[in-house]
Amino acid sequence: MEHAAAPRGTFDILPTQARRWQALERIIDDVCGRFGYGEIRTPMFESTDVFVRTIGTGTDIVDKEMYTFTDRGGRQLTLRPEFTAPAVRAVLEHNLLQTLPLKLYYRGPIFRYERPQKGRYRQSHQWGIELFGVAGPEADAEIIALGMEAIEAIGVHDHALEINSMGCDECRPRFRDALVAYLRDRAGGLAQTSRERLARNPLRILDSKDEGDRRMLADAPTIDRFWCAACREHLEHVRALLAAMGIESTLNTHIVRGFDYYTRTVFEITSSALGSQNAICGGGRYDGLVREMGGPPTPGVGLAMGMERMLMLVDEARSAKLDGASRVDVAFVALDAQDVHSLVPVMHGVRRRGIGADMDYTRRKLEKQIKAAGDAGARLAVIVGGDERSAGEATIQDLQTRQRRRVKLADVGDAVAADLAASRAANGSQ
RNA sequence: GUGAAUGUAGCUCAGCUGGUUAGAGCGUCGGUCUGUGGCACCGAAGGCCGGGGGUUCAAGUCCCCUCAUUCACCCCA
Repeated sequence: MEHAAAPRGTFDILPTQARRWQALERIIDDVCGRFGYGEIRTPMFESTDVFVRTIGTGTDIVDKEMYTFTDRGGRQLTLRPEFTAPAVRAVLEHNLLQTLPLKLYYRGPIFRYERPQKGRYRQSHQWGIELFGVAGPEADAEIIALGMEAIEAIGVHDHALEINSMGCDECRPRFRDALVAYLRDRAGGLAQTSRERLARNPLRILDSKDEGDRRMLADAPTIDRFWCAACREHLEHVRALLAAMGIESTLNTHIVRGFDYYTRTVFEITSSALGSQNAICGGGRYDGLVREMGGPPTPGVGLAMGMERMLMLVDEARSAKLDGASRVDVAFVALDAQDVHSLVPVMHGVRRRGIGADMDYTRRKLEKQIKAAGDAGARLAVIVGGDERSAGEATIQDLQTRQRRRVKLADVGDAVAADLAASRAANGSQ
């Protein structure tokens, strides 16, 4: 293997796969548009500070997963490991909070230095949404409903929504104290990493997968017993709105999420079809984040979804929803240099009409070109060779019915347009 | 960062306890068939057997290192 390979944890998206990505991107654009969200595009890197301050030290992302570098001007920069902090930065920089509510969506690559495995990469792709300025539960419910709609839209039904509340500044500290007190007495039985978290970030112990930890957590205090009345009512209201939209949710008091900025609602959408990395979507409410980043106190809710994992689910579901049709409808077949010369302008005219057209410039035998055209999914072949050459005509062959007809070279554009329209009408009415 | 498995043709994989010129299927290209495809038959191209080092008369095969992939831990999209 003499030539270079893509860096670890990254991959190339080749044309056949790229069509699936394009289809997914269209669905995302469509769903977000229908819900009234406008796209925002931010740089792929930011000042390191943007992430450290918001995501929080003590989280895995900040402590060991960031791609951080110093540029030639001595600036500390980081390839974005998530979208929410950059989105808030941009919102503040451009004063978008003047007009609330503000609804944004985004999609693109993110970067995390992790050991790759199924559904986990160093460069992966996410899309997500943020809703600023709505403190009420309607916002949480809409965010979740949009996420579920996107998953349904790609033809996946095997998924589950789990939801929890992290409480607020009033009730969360009380829970944390109770949890720490409970675990401190039993620290000896905790897994190594959990023991370290006890001091730095105790809530993260809740989603430990260590069996001993889980047994211990089964009897530990749970946050639902500490929620203040307002937090409890908020969560119940969110779930009621979801239920009214036909969306089932399961309470899971162990969901804590990987970022420090969440308040109240947190949720994950998982699928058993994904293997060990079973989360397809995660999100929640972050009412303190905007102010922490130097803006006016502004409530916010959002979610992010992994695009690779969405595509994996589509594969599992064997859905045809993302398999687009061929772009090339007409194959031009020229048998010698003179024929190429007379057909190139004709093909150009067809392409400018908005019809997909291509020509095999290798000048292979007629039968090879016809076969390749059929394999590529073309509906029509336009052929010029010896017979047609002298007559100034072309043969148009329907590659499905094999019917042929001769037309003047000047009429080829109108003829293929008409044939394609007729063919579409016939297929559409079946 | 930890553990395990796997790296042979474009793809999927054979290659037994080390033994001549490394194989198959699919795909590609060509021919049978000077101008009409999907079938059939015939043929060809394409491999420093992931990379490096070692053991041996001899390494795709055994050992070490390294890189990559996959799965799991961790964590999450």
